[in-house]
Amino acid sequence: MEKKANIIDVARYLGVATSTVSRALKDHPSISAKTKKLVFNAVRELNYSPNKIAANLRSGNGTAIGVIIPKINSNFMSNCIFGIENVIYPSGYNLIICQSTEHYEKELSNVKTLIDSQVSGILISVSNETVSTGHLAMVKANNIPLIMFDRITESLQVDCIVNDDTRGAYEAIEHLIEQGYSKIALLNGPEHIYVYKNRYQGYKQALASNNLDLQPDWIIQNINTQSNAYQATCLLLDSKHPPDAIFCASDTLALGVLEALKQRNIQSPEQIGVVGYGNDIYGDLTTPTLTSVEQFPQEIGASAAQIMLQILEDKNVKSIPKTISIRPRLIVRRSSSRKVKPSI
Amino acid sequence: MEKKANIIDVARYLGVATSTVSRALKDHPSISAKTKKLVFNAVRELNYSPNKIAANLRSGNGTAIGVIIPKINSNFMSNCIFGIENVIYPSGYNLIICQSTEHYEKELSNVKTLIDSQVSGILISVSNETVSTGHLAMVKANNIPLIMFDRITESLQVDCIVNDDTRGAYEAIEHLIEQGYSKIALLNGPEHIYVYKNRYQGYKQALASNNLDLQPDWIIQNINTQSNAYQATCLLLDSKHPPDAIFCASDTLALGVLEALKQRNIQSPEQIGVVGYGNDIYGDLTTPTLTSVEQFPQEIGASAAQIMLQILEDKNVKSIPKTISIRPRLIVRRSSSRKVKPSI
DNA sequence: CAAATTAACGCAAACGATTGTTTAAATACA
DNA sequence: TGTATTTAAACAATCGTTTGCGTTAATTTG
Repeated sequence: MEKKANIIDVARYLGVATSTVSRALKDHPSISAKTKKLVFNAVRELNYSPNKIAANLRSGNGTAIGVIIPKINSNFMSNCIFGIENVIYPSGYNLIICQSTEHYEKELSNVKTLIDSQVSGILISVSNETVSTGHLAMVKANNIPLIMFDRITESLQVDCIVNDDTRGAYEAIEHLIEQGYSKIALLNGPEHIYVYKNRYQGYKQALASNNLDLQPDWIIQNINTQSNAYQATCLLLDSKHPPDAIFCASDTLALGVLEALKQRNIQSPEQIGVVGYGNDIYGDLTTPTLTSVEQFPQEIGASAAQIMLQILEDKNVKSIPKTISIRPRLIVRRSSSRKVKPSI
Repeated sequence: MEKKANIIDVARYLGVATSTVSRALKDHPSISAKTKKLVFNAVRELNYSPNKIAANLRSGNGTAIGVIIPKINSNFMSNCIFGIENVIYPSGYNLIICQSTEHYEKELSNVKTLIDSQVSGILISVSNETVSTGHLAMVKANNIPLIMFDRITESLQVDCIVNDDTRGAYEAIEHLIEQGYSKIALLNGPEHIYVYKNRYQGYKQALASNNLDLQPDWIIQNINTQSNAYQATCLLLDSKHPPDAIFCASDTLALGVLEALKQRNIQSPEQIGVVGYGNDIYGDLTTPTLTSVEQFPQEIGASAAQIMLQILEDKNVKSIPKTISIRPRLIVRRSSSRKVKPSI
């Protein structure tokens, strides 16, 4: 196994200086066309390709973009990464991916690693545990562009890509009302989490806009598993004034609802309407198929990546941080379609 | 924004040589305990952390491990990555992830990028298009350890982690036979793909072991979408001798089968047994819930990563390439349970 | 007690590129 | 023809570490 050729080898091969080779390869104006051609031939001849590490060290321009996410193995996140990769790849950067596994300590460690690895920028979706933002400030202090997507912290002035959760919830509720439901319950996740807070807002706003009273008994917070949702649904159904529809702040919760309904032989959508959020599970596999709010994770990832590339292009330009809100779309399926029966 | 401290800063701060700092930080024996303590204090004081890029350039030891996969946004692959990350992270390496998007050209480009980025090793699951292996030979030629997982090419002598697809299919068929089905059809993917070839083998072997004749009419190859599976199922059902069970080489195909059965009001498992492969979709959401072969993607990723770390630890040891086969497990659900009705 | 060993650290050359500054050759202009 | 200007390429410093080797002082050995 021979050693890989370096820039010195090709310079020697041609009898020129390394600087000439370097400049020829990046189409520098002060190298003649003739020399460039020679260089390119020699490069092919010797099978040379530049060592990114060395280039990075000297130039200071990193060759990688870091991504920190809680866990990669969810439909939503893996699709975000998919979107990110599609945008980043053509630019020549490569992606370094870290998982915080929802732990602040690991997220902190991830940040340090990425800084030490001289990444050009960092895209992050913060862990549930993350409240302090010192580690993110550290990123900015190192002059590394930072962009947050999906899970953001509001206390930091950076570019953000988020879902318009308020709107998504709002439209889900409006849809239920249109379908003739009026006693609409909410199964929400932990309210301190950004997305659930917003979905709660949308729920409230939609009720208000439609002159429906907000029934505290129908609002159940802090549900985060399917079985909790199952239990909560049972409580709702057993209450004195049971709702006629249940809006779930995640699809997982909706599964718990469907489970409870099935067990009690309560028909959906006829007796109870159900809407999930995230379109995260295979919503058309359930019986009834599950209406849910689609979040476009690929677009979210792609937008985040695009903004990053833009920032990296004109590094000096200091624009004010903006927040881009991706508009979700309600996917109506059977579980909420009381008026017009869809063909499925 | 002040500049990040480098090793020279901390050396100067202490009035020692950079070599002393460097050696102290890696616990080199020829540095006294007292000096080490001083160095560590200074490091904390100046908030120093070593520049991985520079270290890499000098030592030749890369700090990253590359992963190339077709697409990240599938249940299977994202779980593989999850497993890989969990193992790699504690070792201090970081993960560079590339997608081939099932294109050979991009896979080639990914390989080049990773080599230029001086990765310490590469884990790959090849694209469907990949037949030539010149790019992988290039990896070996650069003395970079290579490990293939899930999607492998058989012509190359490298460590592999694969599913025992033959066994998975075998057990699925045996299960169907146990349940009293005897006319078992196969809906298979493109036979030239490694996994489908093996699943076909398992199917044949299981029939043979149980003295069942192989009926060519019941073997339908080259099905790769749900709708194709739907059509194929219709043909099977309309034939003179329809099967009483259908084994699908992927869950997607199984969905097409269930769709066809539902439309014709044919009961599963009573009239037709159905088994999928991969446990890739939410198999307990369908009606009936879908029996499928679970593949343990996290374990596959983790195994691949572990072997890589092992190789990187004792680089000189040249062991012969081994293939590790992960044993899949049949998850029995309703769609194939004719004898004993499960509680679901 | 001189010689040999050891412990602890400094010196300076790499690693492979990039880039500001010079230099030499070629062209332009008067 | 001689000087100014442009063009093309060489020179050499530099990025932040690591590491082979040399040096010094302290310790051990015969």
